[in-house]
Amino acid sequence: MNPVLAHLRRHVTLSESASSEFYTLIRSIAEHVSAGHELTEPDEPGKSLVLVDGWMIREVALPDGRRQVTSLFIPGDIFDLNTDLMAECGYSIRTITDSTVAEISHSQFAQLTARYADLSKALTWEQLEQLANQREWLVSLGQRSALERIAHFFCEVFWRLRAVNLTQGDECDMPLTQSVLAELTGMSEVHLNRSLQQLRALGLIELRRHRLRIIDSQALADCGSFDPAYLELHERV
Amino acid sequence: MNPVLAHLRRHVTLSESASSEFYTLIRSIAEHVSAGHELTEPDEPGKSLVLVDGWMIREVALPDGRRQVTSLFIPGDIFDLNTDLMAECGYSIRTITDSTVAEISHSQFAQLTARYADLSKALTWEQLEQLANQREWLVSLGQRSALERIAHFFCEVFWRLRAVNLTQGDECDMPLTQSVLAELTGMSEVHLNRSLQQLRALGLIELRRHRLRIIDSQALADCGSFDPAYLELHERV
DNA sequence: CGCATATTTGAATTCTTTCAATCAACGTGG
DNA sequence: CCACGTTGATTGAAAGAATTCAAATATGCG
Repeated sequence: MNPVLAHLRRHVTLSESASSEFYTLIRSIAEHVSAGHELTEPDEPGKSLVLVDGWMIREVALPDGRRQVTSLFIPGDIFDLNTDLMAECGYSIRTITDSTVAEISHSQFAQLTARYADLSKALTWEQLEQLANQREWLVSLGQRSALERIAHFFCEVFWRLRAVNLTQGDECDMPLTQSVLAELTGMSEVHLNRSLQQLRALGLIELRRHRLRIIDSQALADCGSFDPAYLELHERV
Repeated sequence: MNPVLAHLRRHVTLSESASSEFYTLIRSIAEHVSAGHELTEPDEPGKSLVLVDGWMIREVALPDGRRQVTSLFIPGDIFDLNTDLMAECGYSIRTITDSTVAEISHSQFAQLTARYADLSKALTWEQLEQLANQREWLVSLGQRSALERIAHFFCEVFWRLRAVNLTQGDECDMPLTQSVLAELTGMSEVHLNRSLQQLRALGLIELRRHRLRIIDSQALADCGSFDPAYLELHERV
């Protein structure tokens, strides 16, 4: 199944009609964007996006040039709902790899969710999950050491990729450069490099040519105190 | 005007009927909770809350005891919409001061927003603003130094308090202990203390007896590279 | 007044950044 | 197909930032 629907169906059973109408709309709008391209700039309105294929990031720049990546998006992610209402968004959305993205307006979403309650619910879960994700990221930056942050990050990405069938055994793509990984985990490029080597030396991962292999997933999770609960929200009974 | 309505009206003009019905509901449900009390625990469902009076925080605990405060709530804040759908939330909500809080269920909100489009819109903005806030916090933790983080934090709080008329000239309450401030800004208590002293030595703030005075607001904003844009979202024309 | 909590201090250690340079990988044009 | 240039990855050494531990001081509350 394609990542977008696989993603939405993790929490909610989507009716055939809702799925197909949503997916048909996405496919009709989706456009290709090549790697390293900015879809949104800080002083522009935000865009509600559905990432059909590829990797993208959200990044915020400080006046002195420092930058922090605040979100990573992988195929299937639906994000920035409603942000097209804002006059300026304060961040950039940038493609990491060649990508296929659909931009959907607030009103288009409103029309769909008005007709399909299950889709509406799925989008609500999507938002809850992204909030939980942001929280966990905050905990990483605030409390975890450099090594722990990277370990945690790799666990999270692998887990998310697996949920949309983009892992192969204990491996997955990792198209992020060390420079981006550094901005993501809030550390210098040099220190990131050294921490990566430490993870390798500990026998937890293998990483080369933009390909990640998790050698000891339990040890990696322990290292980053990774608990997938925040990625697997459950409905209250 | 009371903080709840003042807060909602920053972005949207609320009709008299929507305001009064919402506020009457809130008041009828609101309960007093004394300082240092936990409203929500990590393994419980979340609660959608309206903070009528008092200060509260959201905090996440790591298995080894480290804790990160991921949100600060002041009077007027409406937060955790829809989180009552989740079986467990992964964080605690704790009162800092004696507070008055209303817990509103997903369905209660749904009924109100179905009848009042302006209220629905106001809540959407509320969510967008909190997302922007979380992003800015992430940037702080990831990129700013200890001194910058505190400076930025004080700017943010003062700005938010002023929006709901809870500042007096260049002063405001600051009921957070240094221990909480440390968990908030992701640094050790000792280092927080030293950074605070540095801010005082620079002549930027005065802080004693849980009362904050901003002596040089421009310098403080510069120090923390604080740009209030993320707190003052504008509607797209 | 006295206990409990909160703040402040010093000194040593550990973590992280910075700067500057080298090495490796990758794509392009000749 | 290989030289070359560009970008990404790695290394060393030194400086700087932040944490830890342990103790002292101050503050608030009953």
